[in-house]
Amino acid sequence: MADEVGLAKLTLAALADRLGVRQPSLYKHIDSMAGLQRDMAVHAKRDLGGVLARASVGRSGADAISSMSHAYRDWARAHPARYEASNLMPAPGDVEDEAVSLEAVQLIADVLAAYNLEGDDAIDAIRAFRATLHGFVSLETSGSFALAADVDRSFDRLVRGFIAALAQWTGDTAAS
Amino acid sequence: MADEVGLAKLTLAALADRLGVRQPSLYKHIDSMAGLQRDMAVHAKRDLGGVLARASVGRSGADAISSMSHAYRDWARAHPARYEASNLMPAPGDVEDEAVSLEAVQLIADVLAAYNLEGDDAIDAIRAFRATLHGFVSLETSGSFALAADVDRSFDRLVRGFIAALAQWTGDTAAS
DNA sequence: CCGTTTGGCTAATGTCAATAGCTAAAGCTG
DNA sequence: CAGCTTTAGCTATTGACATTAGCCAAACGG
Repeated sequence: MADEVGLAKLTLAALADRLGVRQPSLYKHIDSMAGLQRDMAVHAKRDLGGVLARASVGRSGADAISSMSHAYRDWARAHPARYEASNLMPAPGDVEDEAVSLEAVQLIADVLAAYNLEGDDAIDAIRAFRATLHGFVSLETSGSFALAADVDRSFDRLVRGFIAALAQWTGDTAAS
Repeated sequence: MADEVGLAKLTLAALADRLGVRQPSLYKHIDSMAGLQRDMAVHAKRDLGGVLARASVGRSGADAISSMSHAYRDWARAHPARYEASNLMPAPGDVEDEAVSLEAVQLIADVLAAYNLEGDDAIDAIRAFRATLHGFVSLETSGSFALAADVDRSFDRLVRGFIAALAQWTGDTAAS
């Protein structure tokens, strides 16, 4: 239900209303507002992780990257509030949240593995991939792409551009 | 002062406290919470716009892109709450906000002009550039880059990658 | 010097998260 | 089956916050 109103506007009062229940009753099921958001975050990360895993199965290299990218964007657009929640950082010491967060990053690492990047090169590539996807999706869902131009096409172009950049990742540093 | 506590936690009560004033007194200077955030957004966009303009003056091509990118990230890290505010969309009909938002995008368009992109190609590139910068900065400031690897280096690598992608922007679509 | 603007104030309201303490039904357990 | 326990709801209350109404005094301009 959260996706309908936006994560920020998901109020316990409204939620209780929707469930036909008084709002203190919710505390029999959740810990606090923060706890609810954490739970949503864990759920969302697991869900997104599953989608990404499914998108990359049986593919590799540029094909896998492209497929995963589109799956990422599609999922985010279908569930904007869940997407927001999926970007919340785990609280330090929250083992479950940390684990599921790590899994998602691991999926990205796996899909980039075909490029044989080592050590920091690999980390740079993972960060770049995450930044590319998150940046686009975040701007898109916040309505920052005002112009009429086709957004699907822009995203496709961006993904292709990232793949092209990846191909010459190693040694990039030297070539100023 | 907002950068100290984070945009979300900037409460009118706390603000009044900091100013040594009772909180209803604030309404003599602002319209509402939403109005305050709008004002901060306009301010932030103007400020960021100025920084970006200064970073690109006298440069062109890859040099200008790199300089602007680093200025963008530096500014965002120095003023995290202002950065958040700068990403708020203008309300429809808010002429001033719309104008200053457009100016910032225009700066990016100008710096990409050296690549002679036309029409939708240019729009795609602008969107890609914004996504790249925002994605990285947003993940970084939210603490999503947990690993020890040098973040400066990752950003540099990302910017180089974007520039490389730009160089082969046109015709990208054809080459699957 | 007087009216007006400016910028503060108290008092009050409404929304929300959160806590305490009560109660009835459901589910076990011997 | 009888009795204890867990579960899941409830009312009442508190405290933080945004917001509005209405009051007042100092500063300011003709």
